[in-house]
Amino acid sequence: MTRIMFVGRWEGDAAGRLREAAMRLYAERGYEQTTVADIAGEAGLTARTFFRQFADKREVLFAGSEILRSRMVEALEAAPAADGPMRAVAAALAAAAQMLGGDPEFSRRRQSIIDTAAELRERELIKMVTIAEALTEGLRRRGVPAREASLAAEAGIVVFRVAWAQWLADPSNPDLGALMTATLNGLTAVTADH
Amino acid sequence: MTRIMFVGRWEGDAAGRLREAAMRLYAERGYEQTTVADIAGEAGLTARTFFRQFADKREVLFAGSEILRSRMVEALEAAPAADGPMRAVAAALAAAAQMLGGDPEFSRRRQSIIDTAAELRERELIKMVTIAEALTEGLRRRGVPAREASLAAEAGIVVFRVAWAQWLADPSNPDLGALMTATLNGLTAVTADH
DNA sequence: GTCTATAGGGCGATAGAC
DNA sequence: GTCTATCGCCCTATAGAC
Repeated sequence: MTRIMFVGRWEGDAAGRLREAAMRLYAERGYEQTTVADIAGEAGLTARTFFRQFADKREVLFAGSEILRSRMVEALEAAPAADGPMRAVAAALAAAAQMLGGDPEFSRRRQSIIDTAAELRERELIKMVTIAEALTEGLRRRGVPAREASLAAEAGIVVFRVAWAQWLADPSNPDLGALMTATLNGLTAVTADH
Repeated sequence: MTRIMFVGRWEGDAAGRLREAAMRLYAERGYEQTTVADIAGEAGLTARTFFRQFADKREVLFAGSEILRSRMVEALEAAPAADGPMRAVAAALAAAAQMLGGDPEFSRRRQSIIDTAAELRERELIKMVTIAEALTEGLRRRGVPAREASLAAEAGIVVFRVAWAQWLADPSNPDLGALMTATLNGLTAVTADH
């Protein structure tokens, strides 16, 4: 059992402190008006340390995305073998909803920052595509043909994005999971008619 | 009928020359190893001129995207009023296929550059999302409810992306338009079963 | 066209945990 | 002693300001 206690020179959890400082400053004065040195200074660290923790200035807002991806892939893999690709993807979406649906206030705060800067939106999108690629591979391991796997995974991401936006926009939407299910049904309906 | 003749001081078409130089250098030595000064020098211009033509180092590869977007929106708007959202999106996809399906060699060359750099993939994705947003607005103007419009537009982008990748990957795929239609049918099938 | 702030990487030195 | 995180100063390139 490993416990990280004092990583680094003085106080621990440099990454966490940097993340909090970044969120605060991005929200206060805007993403572009905030320098990495500002963030590091706020966290009692140097810019060099920031870049050791995060690949770049954007990445500090996307720390949890690998965890989200692996949870979704695990849920996809845990789906019954008899389930078709879209049903497996729906299981991955349910896992995502469970992981992300708990703290709408934090999510709204974070998303409002992302929406103000094109650079951040770009980063968010590539994270989504990375998840789609991981789901595609997961489906392929289940024996799903390539094109079908891509389409199911990408469709899942569409459902995620649309449901997520609606959940954040409307505080009266209580359950993210239910919203995702409804959105998937909506996608099915809209694609069926052409 | 407008014809661009001599833009700039000596030779015309600075943007075109910069684009060609960028494509060549990005392919030869890699995107990250190429500086804006390299590109400008290759085109007989200065870095300052590069940034007057293109917002940043990535944008030089995405010059035609506004045209693509407007062609797709026009096609969407030109679809019969009786057509449902997905059928209107299919018309937009057909317009895209017609615009992009002509020169697979150039497209392959360009895409192979984009695929080597995460920054470029990010930019490509936000261009796609921008198109999706424009299509969503177009559908809303046709009276389609918000969520249905988003889903149809985003579904269209999924079809575009998957068909595009397949068209580029397999030289035996002749017609991009036919591939998009088949891919849309594939999406309908895969979402129907859940 | 010139000037400048910031991003972001390379390197060696150092402080603390074990 | 090892290992890892931090610092500090070097540098170049991007991109915006003037």
